[in-house]
Parts: sequence; structure tokens; C-alpha cells
Amino acid sequence: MVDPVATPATDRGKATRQALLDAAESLFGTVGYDNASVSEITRTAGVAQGTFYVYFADKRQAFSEVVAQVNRTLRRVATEGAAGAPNRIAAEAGGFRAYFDYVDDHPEVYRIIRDAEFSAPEAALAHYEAWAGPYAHVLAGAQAAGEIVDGIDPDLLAHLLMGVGEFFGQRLDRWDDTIGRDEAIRQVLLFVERGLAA
Amino acid sequence: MVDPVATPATDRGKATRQALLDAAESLFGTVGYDNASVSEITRTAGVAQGTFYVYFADKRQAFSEVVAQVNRTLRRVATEGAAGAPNRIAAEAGGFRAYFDYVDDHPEVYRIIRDAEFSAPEAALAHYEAWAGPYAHVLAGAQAAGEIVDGIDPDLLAHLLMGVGEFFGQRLDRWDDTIGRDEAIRQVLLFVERGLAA
Amino acid sequence: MVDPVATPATDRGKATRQALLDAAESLFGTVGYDNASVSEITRTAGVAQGTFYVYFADKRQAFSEVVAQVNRTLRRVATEGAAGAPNRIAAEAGGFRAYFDYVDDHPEVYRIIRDAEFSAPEAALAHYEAWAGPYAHVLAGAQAAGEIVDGIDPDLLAHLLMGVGEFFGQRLDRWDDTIGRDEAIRQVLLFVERGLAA
Amino acid sequence: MVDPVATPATDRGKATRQALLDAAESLFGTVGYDNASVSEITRTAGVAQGTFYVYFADKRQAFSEVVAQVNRTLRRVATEGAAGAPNRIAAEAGGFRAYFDYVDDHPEVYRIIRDAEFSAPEAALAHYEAWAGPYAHVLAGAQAAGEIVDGIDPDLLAHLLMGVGEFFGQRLDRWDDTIGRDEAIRQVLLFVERGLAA
DNA sequence: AATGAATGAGAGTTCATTCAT
DNA sequence: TATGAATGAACTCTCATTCAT
Repeated sequence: MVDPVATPATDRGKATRQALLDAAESLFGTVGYDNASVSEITRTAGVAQGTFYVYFADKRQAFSEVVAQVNRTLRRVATEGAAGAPNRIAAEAGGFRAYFDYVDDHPEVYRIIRDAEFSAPEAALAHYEAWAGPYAHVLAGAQAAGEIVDGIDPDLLAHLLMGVGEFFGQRLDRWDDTIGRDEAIRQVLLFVERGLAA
Repeated sequence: MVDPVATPATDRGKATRQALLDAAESLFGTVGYDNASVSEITRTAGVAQGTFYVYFADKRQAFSEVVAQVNRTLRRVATEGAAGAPNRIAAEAGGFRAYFDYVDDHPEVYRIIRDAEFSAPEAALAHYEAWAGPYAHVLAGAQAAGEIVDGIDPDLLAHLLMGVGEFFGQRLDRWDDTIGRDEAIRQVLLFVERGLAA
Repeated sequence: MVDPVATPATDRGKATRQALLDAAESLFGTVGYDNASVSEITRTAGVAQGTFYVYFADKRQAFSEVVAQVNRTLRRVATEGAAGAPNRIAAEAGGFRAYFDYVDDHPEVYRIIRDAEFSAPEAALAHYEAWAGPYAHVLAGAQAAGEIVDGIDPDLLAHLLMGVGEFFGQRLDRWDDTIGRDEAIRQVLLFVERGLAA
Repeated sequence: MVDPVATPATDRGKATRQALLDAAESLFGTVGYDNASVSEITRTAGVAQGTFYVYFADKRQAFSEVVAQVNRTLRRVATEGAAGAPNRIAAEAGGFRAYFDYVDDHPEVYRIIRDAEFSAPEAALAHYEAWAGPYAHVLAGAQAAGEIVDGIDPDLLAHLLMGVGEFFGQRLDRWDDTIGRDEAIRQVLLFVERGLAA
């Protein structure tokens, strides 16, 4: 057995590992965890099948890493979208818009997050915790400052907002032919702001 | 060759078909569509492998039927929970509570609905349409009656509420050790009511 | 997963299973447990690869059954060779000769027994127990009757004789060019008889 | 390309080669030739995979060297145990005891010897020849001196004794709970002495 | 002398599906 | 209506070996 989970020592190794991770993200996002085969991942990455196991102990470990990678990206997007807002409500609006824009261009992320819930629960948990923790903290601060509604647990509030984001992120195109995507976002934010208002 | 999607003519046939459907629902809900094997379904149902193909053209078709079955159950639960309420807001509260109680006892339904989104999209679509259509209609009525907020598209509102239900249905036990499940539901409903209020 | 370890219900199934078992015995005996591949077994048996797993849970289970089959054959050979002898010493001589003749024609049995020791220890244990138990019993009787040496534990004696049989069974051809096979057997038996003599 | 069977020129090289050999002996003895992987050997030895092929042409060559190493050790043990005995019978007893003691502490040697029979026949042959040659010579001397039985070919006698040693070496613990290990050895030697006696 | 990245063939096993009975 | 035998492609993973550095 080749030493698994090898951390690449050379640049060549680092490049190969990242190529594998990128191919994996693309395939996991497209066809799902169960239907993404290691051999298709390696073919996409342009390496031999065995190379996969030089860098990952198994398919699941690679998947967990992909989930973590997606999580980092998504949080960065939302955080950057919220930056510079005058208050929490405005920050939420900015974060949601940036998030919706991103997932619109990267619909694969949903399949990855959803599959994680069952195929790599610990990675999914980490994803939600990593997100909810800081989120709840900032919401608690806004409650203390009287900026938003006070009678709701900040952790629950954080999940409420993540849930709305996740659900709509996948479905915004539903209103393309009726009220339009922008108006749909506006209305979602309207609902959220009413729920949040101090 | 026997018609592969035979509608059972005899009682015995009907019973076999239903046994297969029940076994399938249980397995799809437990291990997911991809990991549920036909042979485990037939073993659970207590019939031979070949029998599966007497009643279903393939695994996907059986899955679609399971999704439809789940959809009917879920809608019935929510509708019954909402029945008899004096107004829309109260009806929503009743529907949500009944729904949360049900999924608490039947966590498998989530895996089925989620898997459907990717493994049997047409069934998932049917699920959401069958739910959203009547839901939006009733919400539009409430808007016309001035019972709830008016500036939001009723179809979008219906999805908003379905999304909240789906997201929290899966996570209510998260607050078991903090604010408690009942209080969590209360707070979710509080948020929803604030968003909905006329 | 197909119901493993299926006991064939039809004649066709019985024949297939036996064909698989025969092919397995031949290959395990020729190239050893580790080097006998399931795909070569099925090719030899003239069935598809998947068919193997209709009848055996895995390669090891098939191997265990082969070991048991070999064990039965070997004991039968030795027992029949010993039958009708006037006393224990003569019976041992007859048993040994029959055994040596058999393994001369079936050298594969050694590889199977030896591999079992490490690759299917429980089957190897069963092999030696099934052999040693009755063997020790008959030797104890001979000791009680004063036919053979008395100061040695019958179970140990049984193993001593099995060991001699196993070791020489594999090496008799070594003396083909010196004293000759028959004379070698005669001398081995001479040694054994001196050890056993009352 | 470096000579694939390089004899190490430096001390560092010598140490690396020996570390590989020791790791190989340990693994071959534990899991067997087929299941010992080169990469696990190198990991155990603490060197990179490629290093293995600096010192050995392939896995088999390393195995052959391990067999030779084991052979030397075993013969030394038996010879030392027999040294200083007043006659051949006593020498055999001493040799057997020393041998049994050694293999009791090093059960891996059996797996190596057994695997050699099939995986590196030439090494196994060398093992038995290296042992049987001098052994037969010494036995022939004892026969000429009238110390032991005369009608049995010394080479065959040597194999008989090696066979008894090998078979019991592996099984002495079987009698731990009945007659005890020491008594078992005594009885085995009793049988051997009766067979050998002049 | 030693490394570590890479290979690709081949292993055991699973499974949706077909079909003769 | 139901069976159970059979299929074969596909899967995940392992491993002895090569080679540039």
C-alpha cells in the first residue's frame, strides 16, 4: 500500500494533486458523488488511475476535501458581498446578492453540498458549522445593537438565513419568465428584511 | 414477454407490487437512490429478483412512484394540519407544526426528496409543482383578502414557505439541547409570521 | 447485493455451483489461493464472473469449501486403505500407502492444505481436527489393546503420523533416483513401526 | 541506470540494505509473500519506495535472500543445540529442543519456509539441501558407528527428522492445556528415539 | 545513494437487467 | 404471477515496477 494522503513534496506533485481535486469538484458537482467514478476523475485530470490513490486514501476523502474547498469559496463570496454595509440588514442584502450571483454561475456547488449530507456527513457538518458559527455571532451583535429582531436565537436565525439562501440559490431561474430574477431576489430580500427588522 | 409495467390484475399481484413499493421507499429513504439495490429491495419485500421487473420497467420508475407516494403523504399531512384555522397565518402555523411532527418520525422522506432532485428530476419537479400550485393559489386568496403581505409573488411565497419547512424539518433536533425543539418551532414560526404579516 | 451463499434450487444451479467448485479446486491447487483469481476460476468453469458471487459470498468462502472437500477425500482414501487390516500397525501401513498413492496423483492437495493454514485458518483447523479426532480415538483403542506403544498421548501420536504423511507425501519423488519410491515408503513405514511398536 | 542489485559500497548503503531485509523478513513472516507489498516493506524500513529497487531486482529476489537468512539462523540454532552431546541420539534431542525453543519465539519462520516452497522453489530447495546434506552425513556416521538404526537411508532419515521438527514446531502449543509443552516435546523425542535406536 | 511521482494492469466485488421456466 | 439462474460491464482499490531528479 502506497502511503496514502501523501502531501506532495514537489511542485509537480502539488500540481497533480490540485488537478485531481479540480477534476473531482467538477465531476462530483455534475453527476454526484455516487456517479462520479475515480477513473473518470483521473481521465479528466489527465493522469493514470493509480495516481488518484497516491494523493487520496479513497474517493470519500477526496470528496471531503472538495466539500471543504467549496465551503471556503462560498463563505468568502458571501462575506465579501456583505462587506462595507452600513448595517446588518444591508449587509444581509449584499451577502445574499453576491451569493446568488455566484451560485448562478456555479450550480454544481449544490449537488456537492447536498451529497455531502449523506455521503460525507462529517464534511457537511463542518460546512454548516463553519458557516453558522461566525454568522450567529455577527447576528447576536446586531441584536445587541438593536439593529434586528431580538426574540429569536441567533444560531437559529443563522440557519434560517442559510436555508433561504440554499433553497433559492437553486431555484431563482424559476421566475425568469414571470417576475424575473432580479425582482425575485428583491422579494426574497423583502421577506427576509421583514422577518429580521428590529 | 410480460408487459414490464403490468398493472396487477389479481389481489396477490396488487399485494406484491405494494410490498415492493414499501420496501423501495424504506431503502431509498435509508441509503439513497444510488445505494439501494434492486436485489435488496426484493429481498426486503420477500420476493425473487425477477419479480421486480414484472411491476417496474426499471429502478428509476419504482423510485418515481415512491416519490409520488411520499409527495401525497406530505401534502396530506400539511393540509390536515392547516385545516380549520381561522386565517392564513394560523393555517400556516398549523400546517408547519403537523409537517414538522411527521418528518420527525419519518426522516427518510428527506433523502427521497433530495435524491429525486437529481436522480428523477421529473418526479421532483412534479413534487414541487403539485405542492406549490395549490399553495400559491391559497396564498393569493389570502393576499386578496388582506390577510397577508401583498407585495410578494404568491408562487415565490409558496416556495419560500416550502423551503423553510424542508430546511428546518431536517434540523430541528439541533436545538434540542439549547432552546428546545418547541421553542425552535415557535421562533421559526415567529419569523415566518413577521414576514407574512399584512 | 445478490443473496449470497445461495443453495441452488435447480439442477442447473447445482451443476454450475459444482463446476465452480471444481475449477476452484484445480486453480487453488495449482497456483495457490492468492494467485488464483476469481475471473480465472469462472473462465475455467465456463461461466460469467458474476456467477461466482451467486454461489459464494467471496473468494475465501469458496476456498473454505474446497478445503473441506479435499479433507473429506483425503480421509476417505486413508480410511479405505486401512480397512481390513489385522492390527493397528498393519492398518497404518495400509493407510499410508493408499494416501501416498493418492497424493502422488493429486499433488495439488498440498498447496490447498498449506494455503489454508494462513488464508483460511478456520478451515485448516477443521481439517486437522476432523482428521485427528477419530485418528486419536482409534490409536487410544490400540494402546488399550496393547497393540502399540503406550507412553505417548494418542492425540500427539495422531499428529505425529499426520505430519509424517504430509511431509513425505510431498517429497517421495526425491528418492526416485536413489533408493526408489517404493523402498522410500518401506523405510518411512519401518521408522513409523519402530516408533509405534508396543 | 544503477545496477539493480547493487552491493552497497558505503556503510550507509549497507545499513539501508539490511533495514530492507529485516523489514522484509518481518512482513513476509507475518502476512506471507503474496500479501507483503514492497511499499509496506519500504515504509517499515523507513525508506522511499524506489530505494527497494536499488538493492533488489524485484520482490522475489528479496524473498530469496530472506529465506537464505532464515535458513542460516535455523541451522545455527539446531547445530548449537546439538553440540557437545555424547552420542547422536542425545545430539538429536538437544538439537530438537533448541530448535523448538527458537521457533516458539519466532513463529514467522514457518510462513517464510512454507511460502518459499511455492513462491521461490529454488530458495526452498536450497534450504532443505543445505540442511539435509550435512545432516545426512552426520547420520551416516552415526550409523557406521552403530549408534543408530542402520536399515534406513540417511538422506531419508534426515528428511524424516526435519519433517518432524517442522510439523511440531508449529503445533506445540496445541498441548499446552493437556499434557503440557515440555511433556509433548518429551514424547515426540521418545518416538523419534525409538525410531532411531540402533 | 536515495527519492517520490507516476504508471497501468489487474484484483475482488456489485448490480441492474434478461430470460427460460 | 413468480422464480432464480445467469450475465457482463463497471466499480473501487492495490501493487510491482520505472524513472527523472
